[in-house]
Amino acid sequence: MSTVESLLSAHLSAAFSTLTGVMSDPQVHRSARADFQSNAALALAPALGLSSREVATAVVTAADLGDVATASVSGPGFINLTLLPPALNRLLGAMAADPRLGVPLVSAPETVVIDYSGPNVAKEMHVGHLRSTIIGDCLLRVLRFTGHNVIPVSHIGDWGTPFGMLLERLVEIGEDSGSLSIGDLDAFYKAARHRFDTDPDFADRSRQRVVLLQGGDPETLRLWKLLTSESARYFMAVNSRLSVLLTPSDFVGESFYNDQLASIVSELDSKGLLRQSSGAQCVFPPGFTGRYGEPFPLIVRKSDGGFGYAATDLAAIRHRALVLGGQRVLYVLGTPQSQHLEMVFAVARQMGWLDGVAVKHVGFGSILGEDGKMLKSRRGKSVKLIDLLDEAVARAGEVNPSTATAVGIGAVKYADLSSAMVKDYVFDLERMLSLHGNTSVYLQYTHARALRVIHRAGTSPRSSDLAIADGQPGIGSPDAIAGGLRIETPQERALALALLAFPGAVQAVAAELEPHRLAGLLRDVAVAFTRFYEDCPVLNAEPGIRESRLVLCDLTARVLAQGLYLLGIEAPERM
RNA sequence: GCGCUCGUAGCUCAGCUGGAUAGAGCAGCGGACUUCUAAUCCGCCGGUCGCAGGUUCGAAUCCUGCCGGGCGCACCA
Repeated sequence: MSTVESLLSAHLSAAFSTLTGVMSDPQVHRSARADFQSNAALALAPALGLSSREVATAVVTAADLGDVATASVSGPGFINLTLLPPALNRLLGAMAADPRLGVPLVSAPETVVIDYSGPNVAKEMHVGHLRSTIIGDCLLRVLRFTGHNVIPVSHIGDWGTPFGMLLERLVEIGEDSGSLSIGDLDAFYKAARHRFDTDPDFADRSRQRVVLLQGGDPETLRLWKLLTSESARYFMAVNSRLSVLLTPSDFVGESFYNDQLASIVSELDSKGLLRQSSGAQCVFPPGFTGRYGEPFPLIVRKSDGGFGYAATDLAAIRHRALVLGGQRVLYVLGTPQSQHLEMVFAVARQMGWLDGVAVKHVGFGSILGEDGKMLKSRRGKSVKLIDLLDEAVARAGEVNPSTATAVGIGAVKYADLSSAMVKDYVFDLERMLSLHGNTSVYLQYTHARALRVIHRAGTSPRSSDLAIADGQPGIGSPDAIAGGLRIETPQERALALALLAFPGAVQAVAAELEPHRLAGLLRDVAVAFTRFYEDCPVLNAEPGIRESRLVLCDLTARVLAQGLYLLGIEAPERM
């Protein structure tokens, strides 16, 4: 049992089942009126022919809660539960002694493939890649921490017709011109685009270059590799700035699937799913309709004979399920892509590739400017991701240069991860970098304060290097810690309860793939710690109380550091 | 037109998947540093949860229908 709720449920469920004759969930939740409350009596009362208060009263008298909690009936039939000191101390002691802070490893680890980030070769990463990269990285961290075998995949756009003009442009300016160096790729792409649009000869050569590329012409391939490797270096530079865990070996470009596309089409055909439509070879998964209610196609082969992106996506999902052995395959992509993905999923299911495989689109909304519209630069162009990050770091540096990167990058990431993914959000650096409100700065500041107290106490800091995936040696036996705890004031109790909710929050993110739940818990912990910090002196407290409060400081720092780590955010020791 | 999605305080957002009196931050007003980081904290002000029905002991949350915003709907990914 990893959460307090489940511990209380276990104690109550016996009483409920003897009363009703069936096993039922006691529905234990956090409560504003007590530590926890059980709501099941209200739901069960009608079937038993009793009033809900009678049911609740019967359960309370029958329940054997030992020294875990006290229970009382409240209102129309709620059962209020208050943890008793021995149980509270045991739970905290176990958490403090556990390098994993009470977060259990899953009993049945799964292979989980996560598709995220996915920038395009020879193009700047822009805000559109920000959310996918950040959310994907967070899910990677959380799923790995809970014990799953996670395979990250950045589906790089490294193939297709645009490469004709890009390569032709490369030939034109010469590969030693320096325009390929990191940071100049955007200018390079725009120049190629411009040449393509304005010079018919160049456009012709570009089209021929596509044919050469697809035909495997050695010189063309050499140039193509030059472009892709240079882009990979650039992506890594951005990933590094973002503290994202992706490595070059996680980049699996569209080109990787090239030699599988023909077999994809023939497989579809042999299953009878392929149909000609307007010269293109298509699959029409049931249930998808177009503008006029007509069947809507997934185009796997275009009328010009080229493969569409749907073919690549089908090859990718097959590879992930059948070759990589993904039991879960996640796609961290914007919600506008949902229909396309659903169609890919549907076809993959029809093909039998997904038996026993759970696929899910982890969709997210758009980033908006302060005008409430899709974030664009003043000139209407998409905003360069690196510019956004630089500005955040610069602003954070105005307050404190030594923590500029941790605070600036953290603020951008936290703003993204702390709100519900499905919704759009407004990119507002001022709000993100505020010390008030639900921001990473506040969490980092709280972490630094908690750590400061420990330092001042002369105890060795145990939190500073805890932000790791595999945990850290504990600080003592659970019983020894529990025996020394004296959780007495309301502030101490509130902080203790907030800390104990950490494992459940991590598990919730792993199950629901919603990082903002963890963010919300960290915020709760920080608020609770701040009130504790204001009202409960640590260093000057009497012996006994002092040690107990130091444990709370230590746990707070560790939970915040580990939680921020799982979100992909650094936790500086000082601010 | 069809589909997906969102609508909660003046603004930006939570609301733990159906629970008691809907919570934060910003903005506004008023307070608190001789004490572990005031980059902080406390108090006040502020809500017919878009509208209308339905489901039941109970709805911001679930179902239906409207209203309003966003996105998607054939060879770009």
